[in-house]
Amino acid sequence: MKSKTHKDDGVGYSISQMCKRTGYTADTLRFYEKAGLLPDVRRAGGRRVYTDEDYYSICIVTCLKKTGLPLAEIRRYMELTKRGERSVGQRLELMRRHEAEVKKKMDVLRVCEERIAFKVWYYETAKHEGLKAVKDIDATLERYRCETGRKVDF
Amino acid sequence: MKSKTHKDDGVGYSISQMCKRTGYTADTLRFYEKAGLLPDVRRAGGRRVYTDEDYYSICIVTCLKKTGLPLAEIRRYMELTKRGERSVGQRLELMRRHEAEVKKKMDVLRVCEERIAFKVWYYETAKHEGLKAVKDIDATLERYRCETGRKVDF
DNA sequence: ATATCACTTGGAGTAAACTCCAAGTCAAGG
DNA sequence: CCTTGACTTGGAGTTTACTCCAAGTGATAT
Repeated sequence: MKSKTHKDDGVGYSISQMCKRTGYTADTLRFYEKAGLLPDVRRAGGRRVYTDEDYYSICIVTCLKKTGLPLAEIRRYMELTKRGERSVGQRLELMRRHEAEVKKKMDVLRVCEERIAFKVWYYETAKHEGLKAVKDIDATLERYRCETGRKVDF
Repeated sequence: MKSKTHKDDGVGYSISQMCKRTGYTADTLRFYEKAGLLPDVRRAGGRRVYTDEDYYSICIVTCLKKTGLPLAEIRRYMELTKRGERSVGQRLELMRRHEAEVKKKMDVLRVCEERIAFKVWYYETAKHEGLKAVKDIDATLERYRCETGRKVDF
């Protein structure tokens, strides 16, 4: 005999289970739902019951978020998803644009990382030989190039 | 004869010149100074006069900011810088820690970018063949692997 | 001399993304 | 029946990083 309580209907997770699975707090999951970042989550007796589908949606959201897509854009994406087949073109557009953004971001990070690596080397040298040993910027950059084979542009 | 006005003392930039050079707004530069992210900028007749030194400081700040170091940490770094030689060890520490963070961030971005690339392929395929052609997740992932030689882990 | 213009200050306001809280509900165990 | 505990809601508060504003100053152009 089928039960209507969420405990018994076989598949579905409570909010606390979803928190464990995703690493989000319950407040954040509720906030995301309110903000339209998740497909409408089913209720049983007033409580949220998450499906595996919901979990995958959350994963995409996480991925988009980690790569810096603002919540408003994620929301837009989710709204497109709900509109089904006819929004595929727009979703493709959105993903392509975001992919380009992510690549740009990675390039920026790469360049900055090089400069930070130089700073690490700089302070290592300064720690051993004193700050005066690295006072002359041009000479220090040249020395860095020689010692590490890497260059850094100012 | 030496003048005391900032226009005549040879080296130094006004805030608007610095804005052009760095891309920041005047408000942001003032905000950064107030927040302790820059060494104390010299004044001439009440106006800020930026040096090349200041410019380099701003560049470092930009670099740290772009890689996600919060302003509070940047402020701490700048305070260490002002303490001279005896803070070199701490500055090294800070830079090393941040470099590790940046590397972690790049790894995350790489993984997410792979998933987004898959989504792009997914919607390209869906656009040509309809959403039903990519309905089965496992089959679609396999097809993606075959067609692109790339894998994506869920 | 006066108007213009870039600058000054302190402080208030904004946007994004949570994060916390109070008050209430609901099912299960003792 | 009563308590417990995980959940519900709406709404207020927080943090970060700016961004804007009003009122004022000081040098230069007409």
